[in-house]
Amino acid sequence: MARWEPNARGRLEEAALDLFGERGFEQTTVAAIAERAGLTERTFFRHFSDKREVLFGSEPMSSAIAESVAAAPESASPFEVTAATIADLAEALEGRRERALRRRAVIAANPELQERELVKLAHMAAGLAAALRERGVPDLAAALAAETGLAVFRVAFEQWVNGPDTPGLPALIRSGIDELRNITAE
Amino acid sequence: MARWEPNARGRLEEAALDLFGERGFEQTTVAAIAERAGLTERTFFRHFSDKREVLFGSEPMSSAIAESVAAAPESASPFEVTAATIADLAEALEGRRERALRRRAVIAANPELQERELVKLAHMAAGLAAALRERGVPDLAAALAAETGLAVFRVAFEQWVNGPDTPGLPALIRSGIDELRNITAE
DNA sequence: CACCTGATGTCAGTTCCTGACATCAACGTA
DNA sequence: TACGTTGATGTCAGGAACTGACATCAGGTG
Repeated sequence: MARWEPNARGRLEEAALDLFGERGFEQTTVAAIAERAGLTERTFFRHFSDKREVLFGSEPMSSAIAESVAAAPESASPFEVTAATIADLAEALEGRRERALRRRAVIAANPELQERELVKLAHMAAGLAAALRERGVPDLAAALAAETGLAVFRVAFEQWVNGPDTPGLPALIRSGIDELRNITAE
Repeated sequence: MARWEPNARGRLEEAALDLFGERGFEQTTVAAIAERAGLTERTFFRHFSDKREVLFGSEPMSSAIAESVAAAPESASPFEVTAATIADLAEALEGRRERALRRRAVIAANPELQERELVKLAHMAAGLAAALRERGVPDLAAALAAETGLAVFRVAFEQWVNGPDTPGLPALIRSGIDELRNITAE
């Protein structure tokens, strides 16, 4: 018989999302999260480096980015690879719209959490740029393609969560890419 | 005779930048900053909402952005306006390269500070997008132009501080814009 | 069976940050 | 001049985030 209930980390994430939704982020103490998960505050900080991280800890985005970039055809231009990659990310999110919205609501209600989300997006951009360089794309082009690609992703994601009935996220990404091409061509 | 030494806020900023440079951000307590400035910890938090903000508190960027956008000719496209605006920002920074580098070094050494910097850049993007909408640019185009414009700014700024002898920031911005046009056209 | 490992608990302490209240020079006004 | 107001600062108490040091003890390993 196991000494402890299994999946402590998952229980902490669950408890945190629930409590943040009920009382808000600031009004929820780490002690309260740990208690609901049947653990102690000290154990919370062994699983997450800080209180915010419990909302961001399990994002497998990085590996997905590397795979998408590697899967793009040899002939694709850097920007085409970028467009295809963020379209793939969108595809992955499309399925879990409900959970994404719930998490989004918590984050939207608190500036500290928005701060952390920006960091995660910046890491995604850095990972994308690195994957592009891996393909032989020069530094400047890789950095610009990655940053602008993530910019399109951010804007499309905003439309997706805000609009009452938007087309799917992948479709929003595609129109964002098109619109960006129009804008920069002027 | 004044009751207190003047410019408490400025003294706090000065003391903080010095101490962060000497010992690092984490090893510097707010109490130590306040003491060097001849004030108390409580007074520090009356001037800055948190410890990080002392490095970001006096950025007059927002108003500069609005002015630049307003100054652009009626005929300019959204992306042209954006390009001109970030070029103006670059112009303003070009003069204070030394201080920008010092501040940059402190920020580069600490993830918490990088987090805050991303927030400031996001606010700049939001302000730029709002100024563009003010001109009648549609929502999506305004958001995309602003986000991609700031992306160019970030990338150029990185080159500027990293490269030992780069051309000026404005020149880097211009080549970034050109490169972006090339990339998206492919 | 003895030993080690690793996830958790316990406890004390530091630092960030906030609320409530006190102080007192400068200033305006009668 | 006297007197009340204002506003920047100080003082104090306390909550919550986070960390380091050490204890515990089921389960695997030799």
